Amino acid sequence: MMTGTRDLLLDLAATRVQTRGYNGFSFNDLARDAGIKAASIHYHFPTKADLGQTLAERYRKGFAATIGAAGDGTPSDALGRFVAAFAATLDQGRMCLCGLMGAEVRDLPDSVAIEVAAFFTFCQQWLEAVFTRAKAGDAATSARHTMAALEGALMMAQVARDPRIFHDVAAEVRRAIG
Amino acid sequence: MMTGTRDLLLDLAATRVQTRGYNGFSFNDLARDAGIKAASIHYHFPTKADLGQTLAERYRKGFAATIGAAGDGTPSDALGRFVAAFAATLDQGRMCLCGLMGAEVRDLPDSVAIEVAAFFTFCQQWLEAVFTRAKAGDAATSARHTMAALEGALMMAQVARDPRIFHDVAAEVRRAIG
DNA sequence: GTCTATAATTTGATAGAC
DNA sequence: GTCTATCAAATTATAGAC
Repeated sequence: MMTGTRDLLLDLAATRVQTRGYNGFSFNDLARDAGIKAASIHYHFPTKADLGQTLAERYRKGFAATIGAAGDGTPSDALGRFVAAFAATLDQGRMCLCGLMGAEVRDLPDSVAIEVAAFFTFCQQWLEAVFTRAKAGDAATSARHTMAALEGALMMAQVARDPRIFHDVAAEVRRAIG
Repeated sequence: MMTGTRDLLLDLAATRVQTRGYNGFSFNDLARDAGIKAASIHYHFPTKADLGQTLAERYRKGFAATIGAAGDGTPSDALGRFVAAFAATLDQGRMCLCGLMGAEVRDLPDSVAIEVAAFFTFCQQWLEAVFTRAKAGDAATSARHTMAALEGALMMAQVARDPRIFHDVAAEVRRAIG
């Protein structure tokens, strides 16, 4: 499979960020995970900000690939795929990478904060397209409300260590589109 | 007024945590804010975990005092007070102290994580009482959905630096009770 | 690409003087 | 209560050998 060290580092760093946050892991943690020395990481990512930026960008693209096009299937199907992507993250015991970094946004390097914001812009536009097709109330508002509820529920489920909190909210969110 | 150093430290630390997170500030930052030396903080709070725990507990009690009893006024009034408390936080340019720490929960000392969880338990029970009175669908689900949406919206508004994101979601949340 | 070595800074924390 | 002094550990990062 030849994953390559760079991709391995990104995978391991994503796990770290999605559980501990950007300020919750160090190059040393990551080096131990990958079985190399911390100094070697700088060859692949000159600074931690470079790593964070790459992580957020990769997360957005991976998320986009997972949920597919907003126009695919019925609006209900599309919303279901969106919710399912969050549920899959929860099943892995992780937070949304950009949700966790979003909470830390004022403590993030600018380059990272910009990529985090791009994730939310993407999600907003995608959901807006779905709700527009569904003709259910104001699409922009429904999109924001949906995204906020999913991100909040993911966090609350982690705090309470109870996945049902997320699934309960997720079911309610899906009810917005029959 | 004689605030006392301890209370001053709690106020300044709350501001730090609500913008930078638990891992986003140090005793040195706090000492500079307060105009004392970092070592002196340990007199009031032996460890950073002690400070974090006290902060979360104080936040819950302050929040409870702000929103009053779940039985006061109409259900719509009560929900309005709850939402207004979040809006006030946003106006101060802050995140919910427990929402931000909640995102970091796996990187928090246990004693702090427990207090953060207590905040969400309190909010859940309070909102559940309101929705039970309002007789609008399943109260537990409505409470979770409301809380999740408010926490998520607060985070998204910070990321986008656009308070309207929160206010839009807040208006939608309030519509759950006529 | 990865290593060793090293640097400069910061961190949470303690001891003891005042 | 606050200070100075000090600590061990950790942090991000660089230089240069292999």
